[in-house]
Amino acid sequence: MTTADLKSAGLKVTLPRTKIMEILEASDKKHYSAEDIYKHLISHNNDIGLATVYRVLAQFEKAGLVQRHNFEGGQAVFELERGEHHDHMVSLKTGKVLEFYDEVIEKRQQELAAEHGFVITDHSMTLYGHFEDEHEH
Amino acid sequence: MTTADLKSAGLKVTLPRTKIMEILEASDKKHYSAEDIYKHLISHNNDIGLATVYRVLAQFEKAGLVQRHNFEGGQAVFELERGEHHDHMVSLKTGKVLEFYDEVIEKRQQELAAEHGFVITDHSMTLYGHFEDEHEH
DNA sequence: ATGCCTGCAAAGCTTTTGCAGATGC
DNA sequence: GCATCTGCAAAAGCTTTGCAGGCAT
Repeated sequence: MTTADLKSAGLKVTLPRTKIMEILEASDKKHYSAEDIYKHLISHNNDIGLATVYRVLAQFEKAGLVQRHNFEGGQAVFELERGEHHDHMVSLKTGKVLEFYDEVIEKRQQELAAEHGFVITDHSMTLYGHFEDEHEH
Repeated sequence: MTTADLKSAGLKVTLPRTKIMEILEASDKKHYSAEDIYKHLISHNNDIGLATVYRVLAQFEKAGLVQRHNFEGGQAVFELERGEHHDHMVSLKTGKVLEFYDEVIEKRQQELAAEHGFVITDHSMTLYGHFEDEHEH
């Protein structure tokens, strides 16, 4: 994701947009709520408004640069679109997110949709639970 | 779902609870938002507050009598727990919901979770799109 | 009788929007 | 220079909560 992506989406290259882009590209964490990003920006001395964070994320989503996930728990989380579809396992204990992809499931989804005359434009599959190595709070 | 279910959940048998129970049991529609239920009650001359609807639904959920789904679009929807797990196809055009169940997918989910040391307590799988016989607005 | 319930209104949270000034191109 | 963008504050939408009176048992 580069400034060129912004331009081709008709978006001007501004500080808030590039900063948010950088955060989403960080390799340590991949799923951020708008609030997460806002706090990250503030703690790094980038005085960017929360409203701007929401606006930028919505624009990025519209441009296909990020994906929005509505996991349980109220806040939506955003993730960089890397072109590789995947689903999620979300720990309800720690919030940890693991991505996975399974050919068998993807294929069955298409088959089942076809059987019911349904055209899939999008899908979400999220497993909630916890990892075996996570201990009780 | 009967008044006995309410009692064993430690809930008193009251008018709001039985009315909401009846609505959820209606065979024509299975997925209701709190607002849907509220409007239904009002239009049938049951002056029950929206807050009560939310409270009752939360209690039913806690008692395992209903399931809450967070589909796209802000509002949560509630569905009677009939003991048969299933997933959903949701039309983004009409809001129509189709339930389905697939053994292959369920099995793969368990296998994948096991591979990653993950214990599933719950999962949601929702396909978004539209049905072939639905026409453009 | 008493403890659980309900309605109303108010508050809480996340997200969106209006507006005036600031900034990218 | 001009359109787009941003920050702030206000508003909006969904859901929860406090409280005083009402109801089930």
